[in-house]
Amino acid sequence: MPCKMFGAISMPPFFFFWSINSCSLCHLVPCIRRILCLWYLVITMDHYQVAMQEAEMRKGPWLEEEDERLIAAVSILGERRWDSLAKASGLRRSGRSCRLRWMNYLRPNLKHGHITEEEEHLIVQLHKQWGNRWSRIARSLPGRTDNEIKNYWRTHLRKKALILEEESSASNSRQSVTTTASTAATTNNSEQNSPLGICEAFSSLHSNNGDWDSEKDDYNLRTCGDLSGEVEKLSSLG
DNA sequence: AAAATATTCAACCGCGCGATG
DNA sequence: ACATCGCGCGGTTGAATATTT
Repeated sequence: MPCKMFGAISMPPFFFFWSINSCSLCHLVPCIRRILCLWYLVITMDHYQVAMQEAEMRKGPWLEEEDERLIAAVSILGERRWDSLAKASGLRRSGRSCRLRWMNYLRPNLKHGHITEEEEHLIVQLHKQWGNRWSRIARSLPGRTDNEIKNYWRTHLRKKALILEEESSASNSRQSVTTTASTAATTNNSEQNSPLGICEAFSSLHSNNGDWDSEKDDYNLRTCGDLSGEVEKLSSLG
């Protein structure tokens, strides 16, 4: 039996069960043969149905009708058990596909507009603080999804960050030539790598510097507060 | 105007983790 | 203790769109 079609279980051919007729277990043969053949048919039909369902699964962009159906399903069944929800709703989509569509597009209170400058500032700050932990960053931006922030970072901000990095490394190399002491260079590096240093550098590229300065201080305080909290937690753990 | 190239972003995929049986 | 399931996360893809040549 072709494994590709019927999943992981490799089945012997139907003929194998049918041919049991001529084996030495004579008095049991008719009964056993019937049971095995029946079992075979049930199992293969089950696998066949699963394979056909998977083959019929829809992928790609969602239609309006699918969205409406998903919204209705979630309103009845709630935001959980996505596989069951996908089946119950009659959508030819996987559970994870339904979840993704709901979380990133259909969920209420989502913002669908452009990322504002304030949001952009926050993303830069939080990315510096937490790195590529998009879901965590997204929790600080109400109405925005991790996917949206991730995409925005990759398309808009990563380039700026790279430019910043290049500029800072260039300025570092210039400074290391002019200053003789190596300690001076390390001081500068630590400044560049600190969240505040990056924010300052980013703000120099940004057109709206007025707002940025006030947020910068706020961010500095917030960051220190967060870190001190982490330190407290760690020290309490021993 | 058309082809080539770059950009955007919704959606998919693989992986890991926790809950459950 | 182990297998399975459901879910969330981050990385990647690819179609649609915009821009450049």
